[in-house]
Amino acid sequence: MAAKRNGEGDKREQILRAAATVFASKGFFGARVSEIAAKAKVADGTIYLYFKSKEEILAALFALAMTQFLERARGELATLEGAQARLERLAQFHLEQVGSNRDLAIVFQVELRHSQKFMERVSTTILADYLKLIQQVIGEGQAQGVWRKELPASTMAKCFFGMLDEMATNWVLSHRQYPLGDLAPVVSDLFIGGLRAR
Amino acid sequence: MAAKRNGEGDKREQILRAAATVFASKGFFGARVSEIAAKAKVADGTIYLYFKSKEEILAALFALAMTQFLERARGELATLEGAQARLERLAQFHLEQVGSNRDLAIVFQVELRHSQKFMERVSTTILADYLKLIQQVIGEGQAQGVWRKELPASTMAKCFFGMLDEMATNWVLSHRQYPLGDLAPVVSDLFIGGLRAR
Amino acid sequence: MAAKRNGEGDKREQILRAAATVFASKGFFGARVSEIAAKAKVADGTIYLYFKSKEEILAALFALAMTQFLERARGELATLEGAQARLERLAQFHLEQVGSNRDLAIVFQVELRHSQKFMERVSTTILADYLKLIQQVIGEGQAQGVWRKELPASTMAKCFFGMLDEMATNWVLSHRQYPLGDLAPVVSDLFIGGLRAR
Amino acid sequence: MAAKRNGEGDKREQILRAAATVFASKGFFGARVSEIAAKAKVADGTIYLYFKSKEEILAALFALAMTQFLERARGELATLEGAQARLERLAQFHLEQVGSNRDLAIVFQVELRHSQKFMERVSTTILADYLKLIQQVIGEGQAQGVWRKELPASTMAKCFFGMLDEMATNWVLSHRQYPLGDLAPVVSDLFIGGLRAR
DNA sequence: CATGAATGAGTCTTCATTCAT
DNA sequence: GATGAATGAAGACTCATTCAT
Repeated sequence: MAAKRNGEGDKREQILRAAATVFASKGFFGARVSEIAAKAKVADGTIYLYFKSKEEILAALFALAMTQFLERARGELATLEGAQARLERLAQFHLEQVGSNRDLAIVFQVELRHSQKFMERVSTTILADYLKLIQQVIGEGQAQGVWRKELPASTMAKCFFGMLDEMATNWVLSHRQYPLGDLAPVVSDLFIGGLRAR
Repeated sequence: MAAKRNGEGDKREQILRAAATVFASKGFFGARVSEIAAKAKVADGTIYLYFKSKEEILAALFALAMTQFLERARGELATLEGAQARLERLAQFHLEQVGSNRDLAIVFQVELRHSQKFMERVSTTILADYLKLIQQVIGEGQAQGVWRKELPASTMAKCFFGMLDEMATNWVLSHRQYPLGDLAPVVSDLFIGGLRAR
Repeated sequence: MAAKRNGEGDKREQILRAAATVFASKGFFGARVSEIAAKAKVADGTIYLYFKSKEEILAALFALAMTQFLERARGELATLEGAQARLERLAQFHLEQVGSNRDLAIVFQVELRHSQKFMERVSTTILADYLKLIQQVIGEGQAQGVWRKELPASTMAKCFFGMLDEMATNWVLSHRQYPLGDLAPVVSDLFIGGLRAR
Repeated sequence: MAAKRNGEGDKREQILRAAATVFASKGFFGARVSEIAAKAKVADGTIYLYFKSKEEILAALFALAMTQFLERARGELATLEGAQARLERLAQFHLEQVGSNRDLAIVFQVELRHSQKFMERVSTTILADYLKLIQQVIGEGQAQGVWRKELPASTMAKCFFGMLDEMATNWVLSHRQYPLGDLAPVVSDLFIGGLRAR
């Protein structure tokens, strides 16, 4: 009577998980919907009960992962005092997260950027929230008087993100398998302290 | 006098120019070879006399632009003294170049990243040279004792590139049309001086 | 007292009514079973408790409407004397019926004819009965000596039907909304009296 | 040198011929584009160099056949004197034409009517020209005073067409293979002389 | 009886690439 | 070298139908 509850409950999630793997290994355009379906153990048509199109799967994947990421990032910051500690934690968290799931990382660092249309969509939604979060932390430090106020916080936030993003992309494209999180202190240090010796 | 050979002879260039436009507006996967051919005013088949495949066109486009970019970047640096001046010039030049041809910028910031395979190819070739150039400049400053030595120059080079690249991507995706080059001093200043007030 | 059983019990009819509308507006191939189900306010699967297939719905629709039509046509004729009066009444009734339900008319004049297989099925069943009815009336007139006997009654019956059918099809396809029944006297007059002036 | 001129010159026609056969035997919706291609001995893709879509093939088939039909019908009438002779010839020609190519006949009598949208397209184009031609002949007879003027020529033209069309449809659906043209005199006689004995 | 989530077979169409001229 | 007509492989998506509940 309580039968058939084995793998369902979330076909949608099964599909997303499968999609992450397939997108990562084949790329968005190289990925076949039927392959995603097979890997998710559902019929091809079932995909379309949960997603309007192949593109929507990618979008949903992004939205889901990014939402979780942001949520957890906020959680991480909640327990910390001080702008510097928080920025350092952000770098650590960002790189650890990306480094914790290579498939998803590939999707995020490479596949998600496959078209201007898609990138715009990405930039203007949750990514924008993430940038705002960084900017907030920077703003905090500025307010506390420990960080420079001459430069616009929004541009600096983008710079910080750019550094992390480049580390992530390099890691994804590199064949050596170093722990991505290890770079976090370097990035924080450089970003906060600057290049100049003193 | 090697007269009037322009227009012909340069079919290869015509094709590349056309490709830049089409890739920029439609994306790599959205671009049709026949559209590139039409815009270049050659027959579809002619494309294949100059390029092995559609993907090769993109690769060639990248190689050409990147080679020119590197060459000119080196030229820019040649006349300058001092690591800081050179790094600042690099930032300026990078952003000005990207900002000077929106089509090419779209191709570089978005389309070129459409697949892991392609990005790897990109990273390990000319992009690597560019990073080396940055790294060199940083190394110089380190040798001169004006810049910190605790952090690895290669990672810092990537961070610098990451900042510039993020500025460029933001500009491409933004609909406001600010002059991208204006951000160069901000980036240099932040990168060199760091976030910390002193 | 066999009370209130309307609304339920008549799922079959609900479905047929819904099907008439959907077939009429989308065509047989354009119609979606799920749309018929939605319009009939039953689940998709329920359709298959009443009909074996989508095609069977169309067949049933035809059978039902045609049976009612024939029955009523026979009723109309029952009260009349004289072949001419009966033939005139037939024309009037045919066109009025078609003209009274545009959805059903579209189904009959257009959708029902979507395939040879289906048309054969239609022709050899109830439509054949209708032609026989016409033929009977013509045979009557021939027996009474008022109508020509040189021409075969069956062919003439088809000609009569062809005229009416063409009027009906024209009306369905026309966007002007004239009362179709008004054409009945013209058709009867022409069919009986012929084109020739006398 | 004069090679490869074997079957080409008209791939378009090859395709149309193949389409007529396939549409006739499978119906429009049952017909597979790849089957048409195979029968026309061209690649699937080649179809789309000549026609925008499967539907366009049907439309083209209709347009071609109907244009030829009309042209020849006009030719037939050109040599004749007298409205009656011309009307009789029209009936003869119509039925002979339909009867001369069963595949095309099936397409015309059945498949072409598969959707309201398509039928409207058919009715308002060349079919309208054909009706006008019939109407003209009838108008002639009216002007000559040999035919009744009380009834509108346009309605009578439709009636005439309706008779012929019904004969054609019956023939297509019938499995007996009588010569369709033999019915022409019956139809003409009935249409002109009417049902009434005199 | 009724449901509606799941199925998966089935096909039109696109487009990079080739090759006879 | 140049052409562009022809190729044909390949795949996203739809939807009639089923069946476990």
